[in-house]
Amino acid sequence: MAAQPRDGARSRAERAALDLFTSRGFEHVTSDEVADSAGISRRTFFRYFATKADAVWGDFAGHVARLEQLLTATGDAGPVLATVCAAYVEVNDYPDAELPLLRERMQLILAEPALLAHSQLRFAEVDLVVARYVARRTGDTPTALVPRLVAATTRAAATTAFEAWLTDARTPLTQYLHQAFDEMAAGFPGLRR
Amino acid sequence: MAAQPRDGARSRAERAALDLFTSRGFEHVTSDEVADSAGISRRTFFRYFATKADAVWGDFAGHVARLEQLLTATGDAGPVLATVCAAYVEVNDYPDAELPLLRERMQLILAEPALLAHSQLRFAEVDLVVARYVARRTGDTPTALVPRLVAATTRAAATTAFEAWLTDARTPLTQYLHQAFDEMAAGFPGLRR
DNA sequence: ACGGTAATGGCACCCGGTGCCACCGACAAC
DNA sequence: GTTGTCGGTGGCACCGGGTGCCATTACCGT
Repeated sequence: MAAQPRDGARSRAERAALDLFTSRGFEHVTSDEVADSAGISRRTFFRYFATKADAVWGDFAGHVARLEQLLTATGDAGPVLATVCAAYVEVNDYPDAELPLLRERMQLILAEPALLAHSQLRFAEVDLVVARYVARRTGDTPTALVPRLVAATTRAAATTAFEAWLTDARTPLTQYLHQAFDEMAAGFPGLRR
Repeated sequence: MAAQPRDGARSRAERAALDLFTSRGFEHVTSDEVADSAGISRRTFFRYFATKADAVWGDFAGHVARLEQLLTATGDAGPVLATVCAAYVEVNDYPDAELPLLRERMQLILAEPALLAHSQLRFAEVDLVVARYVARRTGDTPTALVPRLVAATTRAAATTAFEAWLTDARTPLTQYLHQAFDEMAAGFPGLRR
């Protein structure tokens, strides 16, 4: 049993990382401990994950790919901003069974300083996808102000929705997302005064 | 001559860091090199700056403090969102003489992955200040959705304005900031289609 | 059984960051 | 001037994340 990432070694490492980071804090757990706990060597751990921080992200690349697919699939129908927001909502509409895992991940990512810093690099991938879509719709370059602006602000709104969901999970995540996007798209109507 | 951060050692270190990082890339410069170049020891470098990344931020804490002062000074006059945006514009209205330095800093921070990641931690200080102000105006807690949302999105817009300014400095920074905030506050009117 | 291929793990190394301590220059008291 | 204190300094050893290199191991097709 070699030639493929052996057994469930990779997922064992992800679980071990999540558990250890959650219980003792990201900084107070060494990569050795995670590796040991997953039954692999430190060297192998760093072949699965580019950095210690990457061990908490699961299949984030797939997540981004799904978002991109959603956006390209909609073609040029409907308003641009609403399409982006809808895609965000849909790609984050997790089945109930996955919610605890999602909570654990996001709690770590948004509450642990080192992971929050690292998140910027992963979220930049999302921004790029969104900016490219907006640019395609508006005829701008992806580096023009509006495409970048839409990418940055919608992502900020989505992240904020996650934060709100983490502090109070009685309301479903998608509802927080809708609320955040609606506020933003309407130009924060409650703050006109 | 000791008892104060000796001579201009700290500012020499900042200059050395900026120069070296810009010319050779953040990751390819060791903290030893920066320290040597500033005529101090590595140990002393890390007493001036908590991390290698902090050496590029200048007096960012003062920057945040000025933003906070601006916000508390305005009292409860004028619409909330507009006040936040105006404060952002004003605090980033640098005299011409400082623009080259600002460019160098922001270019590094936004283009070097390690520095971009680190920036999240510094920008979180800004978000906190803004969220507190909005919360005070709306009667919410600073961790409620709307205060956090305003903080996150305005900061995202400001960062985007900086990016645009970096790619084309023919237009002044404040104008990019206005443009970004206006787009956002109006709910991206150009993207309704 | 055999050779190729790929995952693995050990090792040495680099670098960022820290705790500890010895040193030294400034200054005050006497 | 001597003494003592104080604070910035720098050397040193150490830890932990991350990497290059290489030998080993396990699977696979033939």
